[in-house]
Amino acid sequence: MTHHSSCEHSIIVRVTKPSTRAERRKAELRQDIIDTAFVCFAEKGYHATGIADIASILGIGHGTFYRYFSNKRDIIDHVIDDLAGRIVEALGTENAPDAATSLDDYRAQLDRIGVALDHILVEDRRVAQLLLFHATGIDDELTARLYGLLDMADALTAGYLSHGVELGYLRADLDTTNTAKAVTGMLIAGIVHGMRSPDTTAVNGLNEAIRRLLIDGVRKD
Amino acid sequence: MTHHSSCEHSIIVRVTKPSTRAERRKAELRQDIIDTAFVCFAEKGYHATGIADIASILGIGHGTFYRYFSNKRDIIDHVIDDLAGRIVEALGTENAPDAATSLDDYRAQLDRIGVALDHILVEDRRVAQLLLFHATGIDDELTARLYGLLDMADALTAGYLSHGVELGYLRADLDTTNTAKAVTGMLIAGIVHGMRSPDTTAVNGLNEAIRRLLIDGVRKD
Amino acid sequence: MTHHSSCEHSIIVRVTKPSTRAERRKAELRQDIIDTAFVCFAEKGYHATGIADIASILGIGHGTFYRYFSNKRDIIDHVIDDLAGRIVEALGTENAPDAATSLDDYRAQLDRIGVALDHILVEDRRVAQLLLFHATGIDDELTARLYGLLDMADALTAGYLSHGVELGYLRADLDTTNTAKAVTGMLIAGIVHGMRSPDTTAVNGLNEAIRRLLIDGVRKD
Amino acid sequence: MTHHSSCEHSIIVRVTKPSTRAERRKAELRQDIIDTAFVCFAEKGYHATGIADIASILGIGHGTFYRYFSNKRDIIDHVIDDLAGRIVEALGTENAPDAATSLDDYRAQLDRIGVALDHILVEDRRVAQLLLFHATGIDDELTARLYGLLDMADALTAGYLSHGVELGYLRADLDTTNTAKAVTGMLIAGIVHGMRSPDTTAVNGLNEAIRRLLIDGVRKD
DNA sequence: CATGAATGAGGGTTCATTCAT
DNA sequence: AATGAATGAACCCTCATTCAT
Repeated sequence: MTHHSSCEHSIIVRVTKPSTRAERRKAELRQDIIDTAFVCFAEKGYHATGIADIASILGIGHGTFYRYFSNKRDIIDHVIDDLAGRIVEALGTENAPDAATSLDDYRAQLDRIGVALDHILVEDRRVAQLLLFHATGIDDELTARLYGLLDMADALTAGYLSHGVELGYLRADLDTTNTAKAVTGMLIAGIVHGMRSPDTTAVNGLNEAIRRLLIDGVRKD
Repeated sequence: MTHHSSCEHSIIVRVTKPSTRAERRKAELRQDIIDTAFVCFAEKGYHATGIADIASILGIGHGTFYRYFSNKRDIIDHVIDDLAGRIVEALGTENAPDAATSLDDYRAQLDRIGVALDHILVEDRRVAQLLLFHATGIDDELTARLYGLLDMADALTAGYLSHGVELGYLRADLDTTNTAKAVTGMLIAGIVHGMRSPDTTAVNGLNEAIRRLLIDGVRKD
Repeated sequence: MTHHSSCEHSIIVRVTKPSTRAERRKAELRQDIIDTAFVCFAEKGYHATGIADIASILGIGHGTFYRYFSNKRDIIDHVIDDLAGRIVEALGTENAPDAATSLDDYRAQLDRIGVALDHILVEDRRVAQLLLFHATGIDDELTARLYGLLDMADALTAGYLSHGVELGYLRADLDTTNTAKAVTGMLIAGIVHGMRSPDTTAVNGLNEAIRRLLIDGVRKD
Repeated sequence: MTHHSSCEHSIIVRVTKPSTRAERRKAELRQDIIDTAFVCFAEKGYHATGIADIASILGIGHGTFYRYFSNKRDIIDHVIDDLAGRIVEALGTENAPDAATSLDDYRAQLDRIGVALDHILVEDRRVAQLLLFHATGIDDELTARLYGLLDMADALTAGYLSHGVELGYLRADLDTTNTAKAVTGMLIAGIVHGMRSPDTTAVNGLNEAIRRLLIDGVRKD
């Protein structure tokens, strides 16, 4: 992904920006390493992936790896950062928590967010696989980083909820912070089940149940 | 085997535990190994834990480990099994999904379950730490086992919901299966946050939010 | 196995031969261990055979082994000794090197020896397998013992040859000692080929070739 | 052995060996490992030799070993192959089975072969020690390989015999195949005795006895 | 700058041997 | 006397990391 296809309108550029070119190549390889590491970590797990695996997939010497990253431990940080960036970017446009002005708008927004999450987390199962299965428990520091991502998601959700409360289409006594945590939990449950069975109807059923539960609860009337 | 069998007021005892002393000691050590492995895996992670670590904590030679378990891989299975047993047992008494006959009963039951889960999962943070962080991604087979635990939780929750629908205090059109998955997700979110900050009031706030969301949703009226 | 369940027609026997009986049992088990060790060593090799293997085949605790033999190294000595005894015994009756009084007698004697060797070495391939494959290279001391067996065979053969020279049906200038070594080499070659392919006609062909070569050489006339 | 011998008169050499210096060094180390493993296996035996032993003799880290050979099991294959190559090479020049045209030529040829075998097998006792003592019984596959070497020797000898029969200086009714096996047995006996006592006159006596037995047999006239 | 050869700490596992029961 | 639980030395092998080329 994101190979940026190394644009070779070479000659002219080379004259004007000689060093930049090398730098660009470095940055490209750096990104390639991150991408490949992501794939390996997600598919085989952090511990089962060797530096040599990553290097040989890229066709580079494994010593080269250490020119771009100082550690095996180092790169997973960058993989996670990269991932976080991608997720934020994917949510980007419609993440404005003040976009919805009615309960119906809200429902629609939830749908859009669901679709966006599906896109990065379920469609490419590897993202969730890495975040939920293989990045856990490596390190206290990395765990803290994952918690940070969770907090981000919680905060985002809380923003939506607060907005709904302000606009009056959500309960006034809503504990937005804690409810947001609960909602995030449901979303992650959806992602996990989506990972297991990529069956669309099953996923849709769960998504619908989540939306319904979120808005109406389970109570009878 | 069955040495001496040291005739003790035989009949009654023999029914419950016909084991000799040696056998009992073996079983005890076996359980001690499981317990210690649980602690190590939960605190340091599966990969960071060596057989020698477990053995030296117990004060036994590391060769002894292999008299009780055939593998490093072998023992985590038993640790997980042991854990699953403990969880089931802890839920045991109040897990009857037909105990509640009204919405208020239901609320009370939710509280009790929450308390029980808290007891094993939050109070001893290591249980959740192992299940959610360190047991993931070791192995496809183990992952399947974890999914099995999740399914169990989902099924249990679905049972409660179905019962509520039957008795009429829950929505008749409730998609119990999928809703159960969402609910389990919320519960796990609660566990995760409980792990992070063992602050009782924070935990209680989240628990309350979950209950409220579950029953009433977020909608205004 | 062989627990004999301690048959207690005790009193009488115990009075007359109290120690002898126990001693006999000990000797029996001792021999059983040797026999089983022989089978294991021959079939799996010395290094691949564990003390526990031998013990479990016999149905005894592997600690018991050490009451009869001080070492793993110790027992192979006894296995080899036992084997040497069996071989000597098998050759026993017709091994008188002065039995033959003519070249025809000699031929017949060679046949008989061949049959006897076949019986212990080829028919039970394990004997040769142990001696030629699995007992070699364990130890300098054991190697010396094997060389001793070889010397014995050489000496035996040399005896036959000397007798033939004395009686005048073998060349007067025969270097009996060295020729005996060569002959033993041929015999062992026969045993090795017999081990590989237990095909009778093939073995007979080789045996015939050996006899012919021995007596007439390869020269034309 | 064969160290350095570094780049001489490049151009011509480059044709035969286009290898870079690094490649040559790799090949050299590889061969050094084989040679050292040969020495260790021959002197201490396969099981008593640790990878660390080989590595420390060479002054390399034991991890380096695994860059050149995948297994402990792997290297003995290469040691044996190397040995087989050396033996074939040593026999190479005079192994033409059609070189002899008379019985006297044949005798001379036998002498030359004996000398060649002596050179590699007796002079360096370790070759025979490895092949006959330490390489046996490691593995069914390796045993098969050793049998292959034996077959090779048998076939070679059979070639000589057939040639002699064709030229008419050996018995027309000679069973060349089986006789060859017997002859190989004698040769190996000679090697074994040469290993034990490197006394030249003793070895010569045995060699002479073998030649005499081979050609004339033991019969009186 | 890229490479990959070299390294050795570290870990899992086996098994001969001992000894309390 | 028999047992088998316990032991730990020993060994094979992996792989992250370094550094000379």
